[in-house]
Amino acid sequence: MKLAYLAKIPQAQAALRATGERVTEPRVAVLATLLSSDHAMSHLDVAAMVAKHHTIDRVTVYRVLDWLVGVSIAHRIAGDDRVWRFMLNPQASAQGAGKKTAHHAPSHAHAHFTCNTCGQTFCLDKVQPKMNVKLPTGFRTTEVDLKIRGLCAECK
Amino acid sequence: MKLAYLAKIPQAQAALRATGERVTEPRVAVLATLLSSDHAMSHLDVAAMVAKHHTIDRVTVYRVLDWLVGVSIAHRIAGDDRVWRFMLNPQASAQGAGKKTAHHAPSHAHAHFTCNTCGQTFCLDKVQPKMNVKLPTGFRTTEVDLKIRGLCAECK
DNA sequence: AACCTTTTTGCGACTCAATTGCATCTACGA
DNA sequence: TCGTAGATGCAATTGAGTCGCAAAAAGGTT
Repeated sequence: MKLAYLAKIPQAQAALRATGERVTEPRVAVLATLLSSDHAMSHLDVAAMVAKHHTIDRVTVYRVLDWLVGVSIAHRIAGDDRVWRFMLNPQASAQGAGKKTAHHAPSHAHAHFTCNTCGQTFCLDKVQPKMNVKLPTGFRTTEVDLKIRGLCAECK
Repeated sequence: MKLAYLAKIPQAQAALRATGERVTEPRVAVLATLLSSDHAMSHLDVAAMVAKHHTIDRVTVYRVLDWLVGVSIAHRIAGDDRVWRFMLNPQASAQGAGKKTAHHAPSHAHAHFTCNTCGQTFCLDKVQPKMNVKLPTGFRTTEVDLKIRGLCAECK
């Protein structure tokens, strides 16, 4: 699954072109890396993967990841180890995602699963939080994040 | 509400004694601080508050906070700014919480609200996530965290 | 195809929360 | 009161992430 990296490059280029922003080598490399992964990746994961095919500065990887979040191609997940992990947005691989507007549609909601043993984080597109939240009066919701911890299928 | 610190000291001492572990000045001070707050506090928040009445090393505050989490008196919340915030567990103030066993009762669930403007994080004891989660087969849940972002009553 | 302007990139230095190692001190049971 | 497991203080370290700035593209224009 990891070795699909090269095959994802054209798809990455197309998605980047669709944003109307500049298509650069670091952006293609980072996006292709995310496209080739089925779980959320830390900056370090991405940088290590990218380093197999390119020579790209750490800082650039940070900046590209942030940029991908900014143009709604990816989103970031706060881990329990104080490390951000990144994952593509559901439709990002298919269509070219939206423009830089981003910043969440009304009540953008996500669910993630993190395995306590192997530490991998997966995105649960299926699960719609949809909880019966009764916030104190005066509170308004803009975003909901559901994080589930436990054991994944492989570690169980 | 902040000034209730001194009044919380006896309660803090009692809760600590109930754990069977050592009752030390730093532990009392940190716990009394958490008892006097209605929202989650970062290490820095706690250290600053504690410093008004004691001279306690930063590292000790870190260690006491971790310890409080370990004995199930408090829990930690990962913030979007890579800073841990700490808050008492629901019943911790009343009874003496459990022994060091901890590590979550079956499917321990929490909900937190973080204000995008003032940055304060509150614990929503009322909200029970209770979502219709359909995990992929083989996955097992041990813990659920719901994080809601938005505007609190004061910032709206 | 060479040119120009705007963005990106690379590099070094830096920030800052959190951790570690170790010597010293102390809570509390004997 | 004493002895010791456990807690604390201090200094140094880690490591993710950020900043400033000069050099290097990207992509539109001529």
